[in-house]
Amino acid sequence: MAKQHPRPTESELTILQILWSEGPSTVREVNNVLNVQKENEVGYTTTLKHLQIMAEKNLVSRDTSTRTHVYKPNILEEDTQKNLVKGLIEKVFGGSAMDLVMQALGNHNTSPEELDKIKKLIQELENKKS
Amino acid sequence: MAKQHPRPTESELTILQILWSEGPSTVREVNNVLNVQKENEVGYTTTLKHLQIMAEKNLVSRDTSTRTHVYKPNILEEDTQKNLVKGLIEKVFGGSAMDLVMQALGNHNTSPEELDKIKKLIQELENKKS
DNA sequence: AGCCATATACGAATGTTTTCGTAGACAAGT
DNA sequence: ACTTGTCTACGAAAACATTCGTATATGGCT
Repeated sequence: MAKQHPRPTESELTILQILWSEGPSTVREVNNVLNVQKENEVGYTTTLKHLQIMAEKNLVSRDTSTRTHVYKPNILEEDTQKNLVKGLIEKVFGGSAMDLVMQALGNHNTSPEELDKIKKLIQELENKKS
Repeated sequence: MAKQHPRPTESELTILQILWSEGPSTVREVNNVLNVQKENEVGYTTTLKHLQIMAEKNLVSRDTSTRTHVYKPNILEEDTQKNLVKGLIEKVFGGSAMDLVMQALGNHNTSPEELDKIKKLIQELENKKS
């Protein structure tokens, strides 16, 4: 019992993000968020269709007890991140997690506090090994 | 003069990987590599078509001076990694490079030597700031 | 009851990616 | 010169993803 869900498409990921951050939402709510954060409007029925497809794929589940259905994610944000990172590591970093880390650290601004957090994590990892 | 190349598709990325690691190659060579590393055969003309499209997109260039054309990547592996990492950070990590790093470190085995390398990089970053 | 705003369902147009069949060119061997 | 194997070009089918028009249902207001 491992892989139950297919990989979300790009649009589906965008919608999942909204559900993760906003909590269970109606089509209207999702669509509104989409349209404030994007310059090019996306039609209401487009969003509806996406959510219906996502429900078919089991990526989300919906409460249809009221006229206005409420959708909620069926997969965890963290698991999704994990899968995508894993895919990226395998696909473009030849399986080396470190190469990805170096890349990410080198090319994106990271605050001193964040660097500290990473150092702490490395500490923990090192302790676990010994 | 910045963005000249479109984002490679999944299949195109796979092929680029081969070109990066094997160097300039013929269709036959690329196709062979594809078929040893994958369980499901991919047809020769499929690979040919991919490379032709990639040439149109300017992702690769080809030497047509001999009957058997030789393809080579037009983009750097590192730049491609950079773009993909950037995209992933924005799309699923809310813009936080650190979150991605934590995710990658936490979920994938990293050797002590690799951890050392990362620590060194962090050192450098900290020095730069001060 | 009748109207209006808003909901879902459905199907189809459009766009993109992946796959491969078929045709014609060409080089090498006989 | 002919056959055979391998090459490129081209086009189109198949698969997948995105978008939206239209039909129909429903709840709330007058």
